[in-house]
Amino acid sequence: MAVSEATAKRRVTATDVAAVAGVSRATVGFVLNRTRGQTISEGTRERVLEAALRLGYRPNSAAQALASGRSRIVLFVLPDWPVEYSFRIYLDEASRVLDEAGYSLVTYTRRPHGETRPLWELLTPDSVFGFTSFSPDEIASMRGCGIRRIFPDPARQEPLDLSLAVSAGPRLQVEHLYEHGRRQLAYAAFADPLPSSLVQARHDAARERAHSLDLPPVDIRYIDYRDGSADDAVRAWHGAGVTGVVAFNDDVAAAVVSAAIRIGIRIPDDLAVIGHDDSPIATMFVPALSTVRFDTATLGRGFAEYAINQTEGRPLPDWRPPVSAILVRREST
Amino acid sequence: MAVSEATAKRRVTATDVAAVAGVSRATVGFVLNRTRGQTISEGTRERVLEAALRLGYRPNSAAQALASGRSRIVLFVLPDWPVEYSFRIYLDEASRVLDEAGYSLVTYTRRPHGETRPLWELLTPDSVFGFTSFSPDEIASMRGCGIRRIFPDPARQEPLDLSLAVSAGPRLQVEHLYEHGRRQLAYAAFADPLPSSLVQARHDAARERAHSLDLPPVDIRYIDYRDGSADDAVRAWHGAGVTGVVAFNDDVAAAVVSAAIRIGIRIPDDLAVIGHDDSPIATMFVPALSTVRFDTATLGRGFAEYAINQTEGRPLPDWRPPVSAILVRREST
DNA sequence: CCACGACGCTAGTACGTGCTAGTGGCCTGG
DNA sequence: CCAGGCCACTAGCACGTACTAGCGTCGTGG
Repeated sequence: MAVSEATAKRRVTATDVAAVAGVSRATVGFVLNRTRGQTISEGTRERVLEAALRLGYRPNSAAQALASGRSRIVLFVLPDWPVEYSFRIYLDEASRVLDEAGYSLVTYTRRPHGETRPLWELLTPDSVFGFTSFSPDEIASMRGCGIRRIFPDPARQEPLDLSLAVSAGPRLQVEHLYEHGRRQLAYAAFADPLPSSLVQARHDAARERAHSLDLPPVDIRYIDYRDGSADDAVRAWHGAGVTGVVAFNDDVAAAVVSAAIRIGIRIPDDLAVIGHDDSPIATMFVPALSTVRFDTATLGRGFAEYAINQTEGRPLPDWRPPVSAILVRREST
Repeated sequence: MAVSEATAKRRVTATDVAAVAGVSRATVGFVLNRTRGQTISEGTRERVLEAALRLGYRPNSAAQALASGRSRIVLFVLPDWPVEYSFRIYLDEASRVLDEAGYSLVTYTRRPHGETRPLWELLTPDSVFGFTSFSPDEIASMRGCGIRRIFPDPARQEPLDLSLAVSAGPRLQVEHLYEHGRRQLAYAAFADPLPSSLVQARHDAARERAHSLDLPPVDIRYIDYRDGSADDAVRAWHGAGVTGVVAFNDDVAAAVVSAAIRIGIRIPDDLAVIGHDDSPIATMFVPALSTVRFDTATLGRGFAEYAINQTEGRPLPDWRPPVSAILVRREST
């Protein structure tokens, strides 16, 4: 019921609280921050808390950040390709867990040729996490801002953050098509947002799994749902004897299935297509899309725990994301 | 080519730059901030800039915010329902324009029962924009943080920010179905993310347009693509003689069309369905979905300009968002 | 020759909080 | 009765930048 003293135009500071409570400013800080190793009598504590509540005191976060050197902000730099359905759940859950630990997760989409300083210079986050690795310039910029905790660690060679499972999905996709007797497979991705390292990583995983199953190479084709490239791709696959398509995500799968239907290629008899993520569209599509689902909420929680430990300087040595890919069988395979 | 002096562990401050350039700290500030009304000789200016560049100086944003009282951050509070495809384009464009004006747009999804302080307390943004109106508690919290510029203005009665066109889409949807001879219309929305005020606003707009065309009332039904509620809705509509469905967005339209196909109701002969947003799924779906498109990029730019003017304290008196809804005719109508 | 203004720069304070060093008072053990 | 320690609290510095007041110098007009 913070009854703010809206009469005063100046914002309420700890000094105001101290004056009202009849103590020094330091005491106010001790009480409100529950400073360990500092004993405060019950009476004083209550007077301070009461005064703070009555005045509607909110600490100035800029001053806190300046004085303490910590901002309690965790920055997550997103890739510039669109965030998928499942990734949003991932982020939501990660944000929730970080919130419980007293951190705020701020997401940031890189702006290649921005005028302003990148967001990490503006927020001075305690740590920065990236879905993909950072460029040397970006690393230098972060270091210059005093940001020490950067992940993926620029010192190591980790092109993609492990906190999102990459290979489990594609492996399962390939295995599923294999079990349905499909031997000639192809990989499909969108061309529009420039193919990212995630596309490459998933394709690599699919290719490797196919190789280990003694299947012929799984080539990748980039399609655009707006022009006729999906039609071209489906025709080319059909001509080359491809009977199974591994799609980067459900949207790509939908574009492939859609093109096949219009051309007259039967799904799944002539061509089996499997998506990735189990987004809403997979259920709604006609035919419904077989896909691979992740427990993204769990993954997000895993990332958050990882992030908290890293941010607080006690990294878990052998941390692995809790991976669990589940096959969702529907009509497209 | 900021060659940072990585040898020093301490972060580079303006004092370091001043020492290297052989001037006072104040002069460094004048040069780097291009302070108006302060003349600096060309030689000094160059020495300072050179020193700053060589040391890799990055101003401490927390200290800047503390000293200046401004953070150059614009916070956009998003509703807790998922951000749609078109809205992402809107945000991207808004972010770009704000960036050019030297502001960073940070988006924030409200966390109803969060442990940490809301993001506006952590960032002390120069202004906060909300898609929906704020609760009195939130307003109090923002005011307590010294945030003066809050939109929608709590003083006025604007439930929904005008910067995103609300009524033009639904009106066009209804008109389109009307032109195709559909007289008994229904409105469809998802039940899952709790129906928001945006759902209500669009439904209201559709209902009003139908009323002005002398059509019977347009009732709303909430469906879930995961259970059988879409089937139930389609059956109920069919029984009630509904021949046209106005969908909240393309996803909802897809769910309706999907249910209709599975039941055996012909699209568009028995039931015409029109979506909203022209998201990728509308093209890919079979049948392709008729929909309504917005020039969301222009709207985003409009919002950004509005936000910049408001933030810098020169509000445009009669500002209106640049609305332009376009009908996209496809197979579902 | 001097008053005066403009130029170019510096010293120093304010911003609000975290936190260390220190300071009385009280209690206890010898 | 006193030394010593703990309790409860305060004074004051540090954080790094923005910005005002002021100061010396130089040129110029009277």
